[in-house]
Amino acid sequence: MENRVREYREQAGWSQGELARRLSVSRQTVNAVETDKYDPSLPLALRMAALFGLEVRELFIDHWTPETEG
Amino acid sequence: MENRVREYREQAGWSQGELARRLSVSRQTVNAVETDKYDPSLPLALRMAALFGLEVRELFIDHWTPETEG
DNA sequence: GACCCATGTAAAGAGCTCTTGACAGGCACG
DNA sequence: CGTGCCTGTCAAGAGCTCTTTACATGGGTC
Repeated sequence: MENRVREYREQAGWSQGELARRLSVSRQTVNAVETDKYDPSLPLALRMAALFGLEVRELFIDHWTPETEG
Repeated sequence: MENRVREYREQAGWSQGELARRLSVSRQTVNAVETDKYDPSLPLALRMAALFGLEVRELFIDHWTPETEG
């Protein structure tokens, strides 16, 4: 799952630690999301999007297509 | 975390099983989300919102305020 | 009653999300 | 060199997400 967290964090001029503080999560969590170790939980993704003034789908891009059959 | 999945699913006229099929998850997963057993993962939340033509924040409402103190 | 569909729930298990604590390398500064 | 900040990573552990299988209930229909 593609994400633009680093891009918007740097635009805001924040370090990973500073962003983590604003989201009330650990620095490792921010780092893991930025380095694609795993996707954030839904509540964390919502907070991130809110913090950057974005829609969740603008910050996290899911490449998925429904089963065309059914 | 508040969510309006049931509301929009019924508006669409789908059963839990039908929605699950369209999302490629199990019926139990849809049921668990609707009955607040747990929040869906971020990719699943994005697919749900896309399927209903909504923003994620319209389907899942997070009541959270940043630590006002820093 | 027998059948089908929709919903709710449970239990076991695999894999994911997040935590704390720790260690490393890079860059800037005095 | 020593200090401080930023980033990347690892490991152990707690708790969450989702799966499959299964069972129970209620509604509608024949």
